[in-house]
Amino acid sequence: MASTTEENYLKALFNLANPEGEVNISDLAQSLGVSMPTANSMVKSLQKSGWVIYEKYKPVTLTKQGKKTAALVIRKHRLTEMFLVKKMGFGWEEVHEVAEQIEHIHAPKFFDRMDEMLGYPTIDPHGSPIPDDQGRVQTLSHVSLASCLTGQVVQLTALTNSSADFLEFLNNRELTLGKELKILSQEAYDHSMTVSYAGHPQETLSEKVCEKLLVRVIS
Amino acid sequence: MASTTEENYLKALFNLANPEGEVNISDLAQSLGVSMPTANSMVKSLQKSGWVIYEKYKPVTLTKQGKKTAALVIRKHRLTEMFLVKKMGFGWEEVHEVAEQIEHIHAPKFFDRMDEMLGYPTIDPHGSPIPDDQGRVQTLSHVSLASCLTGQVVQLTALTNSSADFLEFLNNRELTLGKELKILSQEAYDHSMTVSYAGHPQETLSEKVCEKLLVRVIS
DNA sequence: TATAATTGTTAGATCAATCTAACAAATATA
DNA sequence: TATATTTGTTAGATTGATCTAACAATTATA
Repeated sequence: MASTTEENYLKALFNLANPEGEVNISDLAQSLGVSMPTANSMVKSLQKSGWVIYEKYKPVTLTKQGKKTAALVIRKHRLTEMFLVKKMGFGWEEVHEVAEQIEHIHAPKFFDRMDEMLGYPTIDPHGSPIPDDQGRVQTLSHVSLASCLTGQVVQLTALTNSSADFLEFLNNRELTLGKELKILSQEAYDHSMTVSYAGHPQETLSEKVCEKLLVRVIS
Repeated sequence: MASTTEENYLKALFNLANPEGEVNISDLAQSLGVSMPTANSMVKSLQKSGWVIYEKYKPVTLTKQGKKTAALVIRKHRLTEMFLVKKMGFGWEEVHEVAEQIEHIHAPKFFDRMDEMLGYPTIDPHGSPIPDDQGRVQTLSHVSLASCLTGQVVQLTALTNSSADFLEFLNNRELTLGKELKILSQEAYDHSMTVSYAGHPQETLSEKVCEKLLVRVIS
């Protein structure tokens, strides 16, 4: 069974993987806030345990088993976030730190009960998919708001970033998941967008923000 | 801030303390499932951090700060047990292992919300007192069933042992907290007791069991 | 009280997870 | 292509938590 530290490495590898499933040691180290030698030696030990495939000077890839284990940790994280929001009255900006801890609890029944009480949700409070109990992850197709065009109507479906600061920013503008936004205009100079939605006839969003908002195009 | 390991040592010291607040190294080691040298060196390090008072060849005592920290971990444990039973449908025999893990989560709001949702309970599912948020513990006065006399009517209020096996034993006899028992007879030879209660006109309980059942004498 | 049993301590090793310093390989750039 | 930059590796140290073996102090018992 993976230690908490190992689980965190697997999770990071899962999240950082490029389309080929590869992760650089330096990105891994940075993402976990450890030095490169630390990441390097941990990767070697993960390899010995069969969680990753690794060769000197090559990027790291998760094995099938590593991917599944990572997905199951992410499942616990996202179920916990949903539980905190839906059943315990937390704001979506408050749940990450707690979920980072609870995701390492070993107690299947605890998470099964959460799942049941939540009605088997498929996405978390930030629109990210919740892997199923076999570690399978559905791929949701959404595009970033930044890539949409003036005149389009879109529905906010997920976020690429769930930092408390960003979520506070969205709270202040009542930008919650499910909201329908109409794109009024785009500024060619800085790529900012002006949108309207229920209760907000005009809000201007910077490029940085638009890139982090994932939407489904309605029309 | 105490590590998970340190918190477990503080908790053990709190629970093992005799009326003078003293604990032997060997009892501590046994209770935590570690060797005596391990407990010994950890006690030295807890002393350096101000959690305990300790002198060579003398028993260990918690400092005021150590006692408070221990009580607050126990608070998290017992609130969690109550939450699992009352809000998540766990049986009282299933909650200990999960609570042993969740008690080490650092997230005040998580436990505050549990407390609120539970209506600020003062005892856990096994009748043990839940320390308040300052680490103060109420002393409940109950006596063991073993010390009661034939003819008395008593109410089951707590247990001195909450092992899953014992709780299963009680489940099988519908012996839940709050139940009123009438002591029908006691066997002089083996100190077993025969009692009656709602739906159970006659149940014989061994001395071992009677000692672990804490009751309030009604008449 | 002398001896045996229990309890506690010291010394030294191990393992996981981390670090810094120094160096080597791969990649980018002039 | 030669050189500089980035990325990755090795070596060696550190810290927390654990162990066993050996020994010492305390307590119980014959």
